[in-house]
Amino acid sequence: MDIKSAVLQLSSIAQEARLEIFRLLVQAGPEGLPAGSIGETLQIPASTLSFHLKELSHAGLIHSRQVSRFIYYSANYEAMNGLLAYLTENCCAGAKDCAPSSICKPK
Amino acid sequence: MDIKSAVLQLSSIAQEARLEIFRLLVQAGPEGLPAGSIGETLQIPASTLSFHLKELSHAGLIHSRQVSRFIYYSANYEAMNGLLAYLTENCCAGAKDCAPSSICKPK
DNA sequence: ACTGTATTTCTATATTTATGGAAATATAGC
DNA sequence: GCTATATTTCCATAAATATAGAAATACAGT
Repeated sequence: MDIKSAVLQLSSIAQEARLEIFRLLVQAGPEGLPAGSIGETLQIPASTLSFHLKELSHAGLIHSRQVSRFIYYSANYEAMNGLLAYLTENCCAGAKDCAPSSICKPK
Repeated sequence: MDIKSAVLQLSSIAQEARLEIFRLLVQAGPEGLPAGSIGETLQIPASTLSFHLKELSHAGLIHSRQVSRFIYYSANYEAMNGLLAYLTENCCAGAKDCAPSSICKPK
C-alpha cells in the first residue's frame, strides 16, 4: 500500500459520522445493512448519509450491492486489514515484537 | 478509547505531510528528531511544519522535548498502539482470530 | 404506465483545514 | 546585552470537507 491510499482510507474514517457508519457495518457482519437502515440507526439525513457512504466506498473500505430496491452496504474487512497492516508496519518500523501482518479477519 | 479520541488521532495522520512526519519519527526511534531536521528531510516550510506538529501533538501521537536550542519530536508508540487496538477491536467486533490487543512496541 | 419507496445527485452554504511569509519568541554562545 | 539560530505564532488566503433540502433517478408491485 502506498501512502496516498493510506491517507485516503484514513481520511474516510477520520470523521465521526463515517467511523460510526463503519463500526455499525462491521458489527452487522458480511451481509451488511441497507442505506436507509444505517441512516435510521444513526439519525443521519439521506443525502448526508449518501455523501459519507460514497467517501467510504471511494476509499474502498466498504462495498455495496443492490438487493431489490435496497442497496446493502458492508464492511470490506480485507481493506481494513490492509490499512491496519500498513499502520502496524509504519508504527513498528525498526521495532521488534510486531504483530503479524494479518490482523483481522471477517467472521 | 472513545470515538472522538479515535477520530482526533485518525485525523492527525489522515494527511500526507503528517503521515510522512509520523513515519519519519517512527523510523527515527525513541530519541526522535529536531523540528528543523524533519522540515529539511521532508522539505516543509517551518511554519507549515509547526502547524502539522501541533496537530500531531494535540492528538497525542507525538511527544516533544527541548534539548538546548532544539525541540525534539518523537513518536508516541503507546498512543499509536492504542489507536491500532481500537481499530482492531472495531474491525474485528464479533469476528474470530483477532490480533492481541498489544500490537506494537517501541524498540 | 402509475404509485410508492429507496437512494443518489444537484446545489448552496457553512465550516474546517492547509499553506507559507512575516513577525515574535526562545535559547545559547560570545 | 548582542547576535545567530530554532521554532512558534500571527495573519491572510486558498482549498477541501460537511451538511441537508430539493429534485432526479432507480426499482418493484399493481
